[in-house]
Amino acid sequence: MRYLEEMRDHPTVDQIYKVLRRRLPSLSRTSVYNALSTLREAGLVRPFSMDGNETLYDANILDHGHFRCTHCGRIYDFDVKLPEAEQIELKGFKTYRRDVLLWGLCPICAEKPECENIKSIN
Amino acid sequence: MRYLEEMRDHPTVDQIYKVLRRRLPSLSRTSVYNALSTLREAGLVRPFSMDGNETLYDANILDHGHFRCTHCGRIYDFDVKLPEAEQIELKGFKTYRRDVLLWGLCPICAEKPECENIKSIN
DNA sequence: AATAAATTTATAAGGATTACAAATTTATAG
DNA sequence: CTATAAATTTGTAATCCTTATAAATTTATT
Repeated sequence: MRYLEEMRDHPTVDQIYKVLRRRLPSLSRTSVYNALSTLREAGLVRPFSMDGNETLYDANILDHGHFRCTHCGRIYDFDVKLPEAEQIELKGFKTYRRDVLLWGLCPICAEKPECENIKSIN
Repeated sequence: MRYLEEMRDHPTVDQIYKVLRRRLPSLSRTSVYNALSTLREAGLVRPFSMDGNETLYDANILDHGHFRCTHCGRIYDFDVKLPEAEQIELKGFKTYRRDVLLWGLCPICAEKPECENIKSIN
């Protein structure tokens, strides 16, 4: 938790594992999984995935979206104020979790010549 | 593609495989993966994931969000008109893909007595 | 009908996550 | 301080989804 709060990025389990193991050499991957699972259940971290493969963990549990630059891989946070949740709740839906995920080019990569003609990637 | 268009739901690779194999007994899972990959590259299907694990495929490529009922598992489509994409593009970001994902209880399950005190699950 | 090209299949391999029992650490009681 | 119980941590194996790959099959071409 301390690591997540200090870094304020969106690390994978493996990234957390490799960093923490420098100070806790006996640390196992399983312990990282267990700890993150506990923190998730406690509502202290928010997991999400942008590739349907590995899970990213976010210590920022306030409502926000994630933008992933498909060129550099960086993930940017952005504010979200969607009317969708309210709209859908009017119809009898109860929502308690939301992810707004965007993919594209960040301002830095959008300027790069090699990204000129990238229109869409899936 | 025909299957996806006729069903209009959000099947997993395995669901597609199992249904199609009834008519094409020699069909392999790999072929389903290959076909979906080709369709995705052609922009005819939209993959997404709500559990960070298996990928769901959607023949509806128009902009919309997905609501997943965590009790019955059903996935509902809903309209999305977010200002986020425009906001973020003003800052120099170029977006070409977006997922808006909601989790909660659908109207049917929200009424069920066993769902009374479900406030949040992760 | 023979050969080349493309597609499909089956199997293995990869990577993230979970299951689980053994080992270790921490807490409790005498 | 020990001895014992409880809890945590570790390491390994198992699981699940997906991708890699080469053989087999099908389709196209000559």
